[in-house]
Amino acid sequence: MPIVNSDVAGVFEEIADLLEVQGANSFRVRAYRNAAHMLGELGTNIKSMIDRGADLDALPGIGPDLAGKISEVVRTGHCALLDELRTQLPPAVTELLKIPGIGAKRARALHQALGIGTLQDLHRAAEQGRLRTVQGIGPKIQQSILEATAIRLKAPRRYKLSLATQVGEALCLELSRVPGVLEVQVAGSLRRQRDTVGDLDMVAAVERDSPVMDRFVSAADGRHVLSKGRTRASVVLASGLQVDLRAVPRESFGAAWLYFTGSKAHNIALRQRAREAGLKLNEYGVFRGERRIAGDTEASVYLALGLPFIEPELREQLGEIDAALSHSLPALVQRSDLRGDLHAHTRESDGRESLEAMAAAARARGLEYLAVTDHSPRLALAHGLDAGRLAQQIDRIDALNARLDGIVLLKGIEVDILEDGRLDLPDAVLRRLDLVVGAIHHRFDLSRDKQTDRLLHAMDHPCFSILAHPTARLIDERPGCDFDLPRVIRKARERGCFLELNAHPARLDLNDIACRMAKDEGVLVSIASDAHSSVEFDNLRFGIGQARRGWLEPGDVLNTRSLGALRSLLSGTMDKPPPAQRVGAAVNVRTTAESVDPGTPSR
DNA sequence: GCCGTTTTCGGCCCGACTGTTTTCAGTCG
Repeated sequence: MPIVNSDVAGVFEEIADLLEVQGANSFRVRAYRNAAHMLGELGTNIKSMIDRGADLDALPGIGPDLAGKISEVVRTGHCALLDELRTQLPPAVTELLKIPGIGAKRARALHQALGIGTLQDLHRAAEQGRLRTVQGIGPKIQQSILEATAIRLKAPRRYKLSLATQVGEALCLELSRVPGVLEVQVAGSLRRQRDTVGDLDMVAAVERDSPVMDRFVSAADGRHVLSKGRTRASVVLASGLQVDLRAVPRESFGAAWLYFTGSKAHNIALRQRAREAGLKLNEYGVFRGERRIAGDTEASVYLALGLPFIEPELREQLGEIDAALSHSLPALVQRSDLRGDLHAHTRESDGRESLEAMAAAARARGLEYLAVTDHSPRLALAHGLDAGRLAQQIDRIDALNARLDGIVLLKGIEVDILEDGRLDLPDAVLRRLDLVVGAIHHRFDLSRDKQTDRLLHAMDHPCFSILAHPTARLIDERPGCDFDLPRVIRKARERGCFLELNAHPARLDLNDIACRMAKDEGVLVSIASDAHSSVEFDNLRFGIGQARRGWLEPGDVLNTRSLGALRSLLSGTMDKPPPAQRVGAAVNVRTTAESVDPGTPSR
């Protein structure tokens, strides 16, 4: 199995966790975490860099030691340091760190005092009330651990889109080179761009006697081959991700790809439709009696069923077949429709690159504008900007814009929404900005009513433009805040402000369902990278995936607008007239946008 | 463990909140 960046990142994360539990130097721990994060974001495959002799030391945060360890993992699939650490601590102790309220010190204390090394141990000890015997753990922490472990033990493991995408793309490339392989594609929930995937499904069109199955399983550790036949094989990767490959003849590829893409509910509905038309649909094609009448492409299958092609992201049996029948399928937004990015950080707060570097990187990715939205002072960890530093940044951006060619930087801030709904910076400096992106970074645990009031109050601020990562969820780490989403969406419509779809694969927030709610209310969505370094602009693809699952068309997305149209829309939120003409408070933002910019994409 | 430069070693993200204590440690972002 080819080693992908996230495999190496996983090794470094585990090393960092184990070192931290051991009480190692925190900066050493951070070095491993930074490297893992960098590898997770890196757009280039690390193995291919090594293959062509690239200098790994040149990567940010990678010195001679880590470069050696990356090579070791890519070459051998193992890391001696990790193997050694695993003999010193139970490897599953890293699972404990994912439980809210347990950090390195408590994990170590739990292990030392009670011999706890797994989630099961922890859950049992919490049930039996034994955790309270550990210094620093009282009834409340014990109860929250009990609840968190119960949830975690029940839920099957799911994987981030970024990991599954890396694996899927690497495997597609590798398998496409195998003799007799005509085409190979990812299917399943990854192709449908669900926000997480449980396993990775792949489909290959092959000629007879292609060695594709041998090649698929040969690179995997033998212990992790679950099954291997002529047309199907399953393996489990080091990350725990299961990969299934099905091989079919050329003429069945479309039907198989459709079948293994799902969703199950969509497939059932299609088969039912086939039956009603006196046909049979399975993974080999569409049949009338014994005769195959379609199946080489997905479009041929849909056509045989009297339907236009339905995009994979829509195949959830949530109205897409009715929409197809009535010729009202959405023309989904694509990455190329995005003309700018409205959430990015620089070195001024917790980003890793300069204004200039971020601007150049955004331009290189075809963006026409980029909003610089560093953090506000409450996020001390991130070196948040106070009013004075923000004022200086505003001046620097003005000066830089005068020199920049091909891209415009917008002056913004990712301002913390305080617990009472106030914003974390004075109005005077907020008014100087092009946009104000508000976000929650603490007190995620407020009651539904209080959290809702907090957000609604923030959105009432005359400068408020966009609510960033609204639920603040972190996939696999933290559930989203509880608040009344429909009310927040309605408030956005009333105020003429916008909601973000944060494209970071750990966030994907708003999710698909919420995007569709926003669309139904006529609230535009900002698909934003939240980039902390230039490579993270590439995460926009994951945001596009969620937007498409939410049926969003270019006209539903704020940052498909031209700069002029965007400024007009934002001016409605910034309590000041736009540069050219005053546009009234944008109650129906879509109408307003289109009236300002006839060139707005509106497929 | 990396980085930057001082080319050898010191500095590296810090403040708020919570629950546990009873003056503070651990966790979180």
